Amino acid sequence: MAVNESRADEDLTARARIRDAALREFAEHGVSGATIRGIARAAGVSPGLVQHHFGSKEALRRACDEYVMAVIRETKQEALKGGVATPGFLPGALTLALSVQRYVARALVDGSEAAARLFDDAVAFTEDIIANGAEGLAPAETDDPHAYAAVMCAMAFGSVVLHEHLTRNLGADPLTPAGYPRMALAMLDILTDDLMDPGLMAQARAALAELRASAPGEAESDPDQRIPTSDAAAREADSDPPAR
Amino acid sequence: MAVNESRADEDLTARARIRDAALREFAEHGVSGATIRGIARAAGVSPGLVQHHFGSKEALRRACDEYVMAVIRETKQEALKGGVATPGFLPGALTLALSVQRYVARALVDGSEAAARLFDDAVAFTEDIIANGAEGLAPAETDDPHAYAAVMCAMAFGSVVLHEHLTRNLGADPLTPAGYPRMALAMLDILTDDLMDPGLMAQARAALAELRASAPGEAESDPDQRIPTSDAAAREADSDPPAR
DNA sequence: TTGCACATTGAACGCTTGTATTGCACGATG
DNA sequence: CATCGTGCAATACAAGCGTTCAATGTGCAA
Repeated sequence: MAVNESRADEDLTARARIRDAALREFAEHGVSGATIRGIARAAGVSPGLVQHHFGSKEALRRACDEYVMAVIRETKQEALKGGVATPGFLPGALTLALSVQRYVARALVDGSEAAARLFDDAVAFTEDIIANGAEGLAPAETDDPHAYAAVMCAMAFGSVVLHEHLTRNLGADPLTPAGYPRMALAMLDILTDDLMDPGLMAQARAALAELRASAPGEAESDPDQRIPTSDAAAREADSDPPAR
Repeated sequence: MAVNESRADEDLTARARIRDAALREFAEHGVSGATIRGIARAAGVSPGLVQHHFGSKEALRRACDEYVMAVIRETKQEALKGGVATPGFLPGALTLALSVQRYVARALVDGSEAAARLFDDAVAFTEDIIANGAEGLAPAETDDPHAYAAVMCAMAFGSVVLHEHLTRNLGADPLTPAGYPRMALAMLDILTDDLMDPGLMAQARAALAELRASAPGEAESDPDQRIPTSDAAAREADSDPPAR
């Protein structure tokens, strides 16, 4: 796990080594799960030095956020300048470093404000593309472009956030050159083929539209629903596949 | 936040109240972020009672896992029995309680073994459907059905895991009756329409296939890549949209 | 060489954590 | 009535946490 600090790490300043170690520890254990002592150990420095360079754990986390966002910004601009052929919503994130992507994956579920901004920017970017089209991309056929873009981003980022589970199922981490192509090809298949026949599709749409009409407003209304209080549900029954 | 323990909670045994509170706290703060004292406070009991009923924090977490999986199993069987028209990979999870879904979302990124099993079972379920088809569902056109199913599940679960960001973008939590239809409709749009024209699609496929051929084996090979050591990347530049 | 600023360490402090223990009220059982 | 198991609270404790601080090493300017 934390074995590969050797050759290349010698070249980095202690501050950079701490930041890199924090990237890994935050990504692996979450913000509250990671400890300053653990980060210091991973970086090969004393806990005091972490404090000296970053002031506090929260400040260290903010520094990680800013660094990661800067790296992503740079990568994106390079990609836009180079004009990659693949559409914007499909992660060209391959060239992004593993640790950066893993950090983003954690930050997205760990309540990072920077990650939230990143997500929202991606939604805006995607919305622009699907509204105006782009080279090879037709404008999307939808009457709710914002939701279209948001859900598309959620699905794309979702594959990053759940990369651990994709790794287990695919045999290689999709955030890695060895695993990415297989995931991306499958994603293209999914986006391409028409799984549902028109009848079922229309039926599903109608049901959802009706549900939407009957549901309360658009703002959040039912702040919490009770969970079924069947305590007896705790008996065991393992042999069947409980798939969503 | 933790305001809605009132009427209905009086009816539950203390053990059930603790479990429900743990569901919420674990989901909100993660396993290491949640504290036994916090859970006890949310449940309106003393910390000692949590210990008395569940033995340890880890055991409490396992109990939550088992409870949630049992609820999901029940819900799924009811759904199968009732024969919902919507396809299996689209969350009919609407009927599932909010707290259960939020807990699963956290568990999927928090290293829960039970959540991993849930994911894998969902992949197997989906793979069966896309291989054999189902009422209204044609078998999927792909030469990698396993990856197809895995990525599809990742995208579906991804929308659950990132529900916080969808909430912010859509104005209502998609795990809620008020927010679900809009998300589901957008998902149908995405799955339906052909965003990329055939030329670009073929081009992307070819590029990915080539990348796959040139990449090392199928097992993970490049365990870590260095991150760009541009420390100067930390300067500020906010006005451009860093999407993705 | 002297001096100063900075990098780095290691010990220490106060606090929160998970857990163990003790004690008490109370309803069922004999 | 005695007693015992159980639900529950209160307290205690060791470990680990984030943070502070004084001391030491190190390289550059004067």
